[in-house]
Amino acid sequence: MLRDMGKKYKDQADIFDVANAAGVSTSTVSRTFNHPDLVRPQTRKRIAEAIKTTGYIRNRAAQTIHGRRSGTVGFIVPTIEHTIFAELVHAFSQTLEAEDYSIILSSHDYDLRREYHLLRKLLEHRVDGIALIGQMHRNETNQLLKIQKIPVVNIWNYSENSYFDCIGASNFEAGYVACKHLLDLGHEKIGLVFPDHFDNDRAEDRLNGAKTALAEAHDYGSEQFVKFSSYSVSRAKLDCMELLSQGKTSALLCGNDVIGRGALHAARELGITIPDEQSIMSIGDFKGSADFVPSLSTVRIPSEKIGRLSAEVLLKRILQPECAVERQKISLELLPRQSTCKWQPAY
Amino acid sequence: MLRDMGKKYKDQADIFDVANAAGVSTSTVSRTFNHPDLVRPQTRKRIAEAIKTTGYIRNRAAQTIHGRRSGTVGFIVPTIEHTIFAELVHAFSQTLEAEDYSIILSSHDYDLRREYHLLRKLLEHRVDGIALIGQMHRNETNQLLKIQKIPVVNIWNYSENSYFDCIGASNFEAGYVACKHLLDLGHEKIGLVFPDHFDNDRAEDRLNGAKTALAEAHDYGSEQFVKFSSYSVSRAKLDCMELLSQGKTSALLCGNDVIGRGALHAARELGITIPDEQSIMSIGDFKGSADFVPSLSTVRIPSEKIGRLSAEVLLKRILQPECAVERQKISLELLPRQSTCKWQPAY
DNA sequence: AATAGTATTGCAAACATTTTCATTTTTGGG
DNA sequence: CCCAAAAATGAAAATGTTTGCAATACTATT
Repeated sequence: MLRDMGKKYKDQADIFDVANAAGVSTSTVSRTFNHPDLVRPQTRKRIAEAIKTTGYIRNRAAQTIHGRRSGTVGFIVPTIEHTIFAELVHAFSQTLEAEDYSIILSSHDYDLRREYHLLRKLLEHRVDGIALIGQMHRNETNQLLKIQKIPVVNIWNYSENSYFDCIGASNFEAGYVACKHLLDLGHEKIGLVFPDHFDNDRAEDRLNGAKTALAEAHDYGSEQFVKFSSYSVSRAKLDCMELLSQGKTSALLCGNDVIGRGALHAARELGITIPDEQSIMSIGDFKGSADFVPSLSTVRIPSEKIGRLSAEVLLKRILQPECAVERQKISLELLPRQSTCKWQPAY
Repeated sequence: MLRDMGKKYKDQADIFDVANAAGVSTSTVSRTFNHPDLVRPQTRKRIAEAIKTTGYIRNRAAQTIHGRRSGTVGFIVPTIEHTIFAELVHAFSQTLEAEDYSIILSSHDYDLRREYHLLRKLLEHRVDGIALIGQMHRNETNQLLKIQKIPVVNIWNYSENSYFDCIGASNFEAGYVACKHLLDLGHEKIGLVFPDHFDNDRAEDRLNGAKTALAEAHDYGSEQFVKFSSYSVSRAKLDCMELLSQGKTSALLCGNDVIGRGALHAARELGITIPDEQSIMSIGDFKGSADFVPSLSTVRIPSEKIGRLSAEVLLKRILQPECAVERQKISLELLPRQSTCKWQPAY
């Protein structure tokens, strides 16, 4: 049935225009997009031409309104400004873009109240799924997610009893392993330089892991010096210079690679030789940390892998909302490099 | 008018439910969202309560379908994996999120055909505006943007005759200034290490700027050694090591700070003293470059400022589509730091 | 050539809002 | 307390798709 011709001038072609041009009904046009196998190849081709000549661009909003998938996924991160999440977001996006999803990315700058508001905005857009960083969220956030019954994947921090799907490493373990590495090398006086963010369970877990390792070794006289810093090479460098120049430590354990880099710069600035005079240990293994001279010893948390897997898990849940909760604990890798070595006390 | 009660069970509250609960019509509820000044404060309050009790989340898709703003903005970047655009994206997002927009972020990995497809997908979502990096796009991309008459801002590369709004620096100038700095210091044999991406007018302009500076100095016997590298510290380090160990140059000019960092590591690895034996000059001034020891001399391109201004300009065009094309040339800043110094030939 | 079965297509009713226009309510001045 | 003007609200049409169901067009048997 041809459409009513009396309507006012339109600037944008719609599905009727395409149907007209191809001599079919709108249903058939719609089906070429959503169930191409139900349309005769010949017809499909005619429609494809009609789309070209009319310059039609389908309207996802009209599709979304129907309760069908919107083709978008929301991803809320603390920040994209820093390397740490950039790699993760990249891998996540690539995987989902390959499946024709678009990513709505928002960042809350480590403010969990903002996280809640961002979530609401994503829900207004009727995203097909949500990805969140970490297991720590406001109550209202978790409530909202549960009530909405929307597919959710919890990224970065593994938890064996998470309510939602969850892909990540144990940050506690990361802290533990990193610290253990220093202890095994014979270090006893260790400076802990960690981010001071509240609203950040990853850093907290790492610090607890490190402290646990230290506590276990306490009998052997290990000592800790905690210094809080921030997620910025400059600040970390200053804070590490302060700590290093006190001369109480033989090794620094840094909460992440950004701080680790700051520590390397700090030592260099002070003329302290790494690793002979001080060892520097870190957590993360961001791109480039291996290329420093000396290269940065660290515990690798494979962000690309986590990003890719998270996307795959979220995708699966979007397609099968009722399948069992999926949790994957991504394994860590201790990477001893040039910035750490055995501690030989100066007699 | 109360809604028909015979309808089937609904899981999600809609605007009717809110209207019912507040004892008003849907029109009034809709207006509280879109034109709050047209609704009596008292009524508004009642509706706000109804929204809370019903747990209503408005459906932007239904709003979008009406041709009103979708509340989303599309941002297409080459990549988010690297620092360079992370800072930019951050500033851009923050500015627009403050105005209640959501950002759909896509990356094409320096493939302009993919850029075109991503653009189409963004248009399917009826984004209110589009941000693109660089002035170099496929013909079909530019055509589509013009036909759609959608607000567009062209970020990062300034051009005085751009068709769309444009906020950025002159990358030609950046290359020129950086190279001139080395020439002014007396360097004559300069290694140029630049990314080898095609589909990247920023790097190309920078290289041309550098070459122009060199050509102007040609009478004084300046010589250039071009080496193409990639946007990765590791690769850049290897490439720089190769170039440096040939011993033909007294200075390296790096196409961006990532390559500059690779160069610093390379020199350290080879035991080459910076800046005494070789100067390293770069372009970009990413976060952290100042903290290296020696700190990296570079030409600052203020990415946060560019991100913020781009967002503001795009916002303005969304609200006033017909206003005059806005172009802003963001000024550069030469930052001589520790990695460059006067060249004294060894007699 | 008739039949049953399958593959394609069309009709029309959703979907959840926004907005124009008309109607009702409120306000302020006399 | 009345009236005109202004403010607030409602009814209903419109927005661009998708999809269940029904109708039609093919195909391969007999």
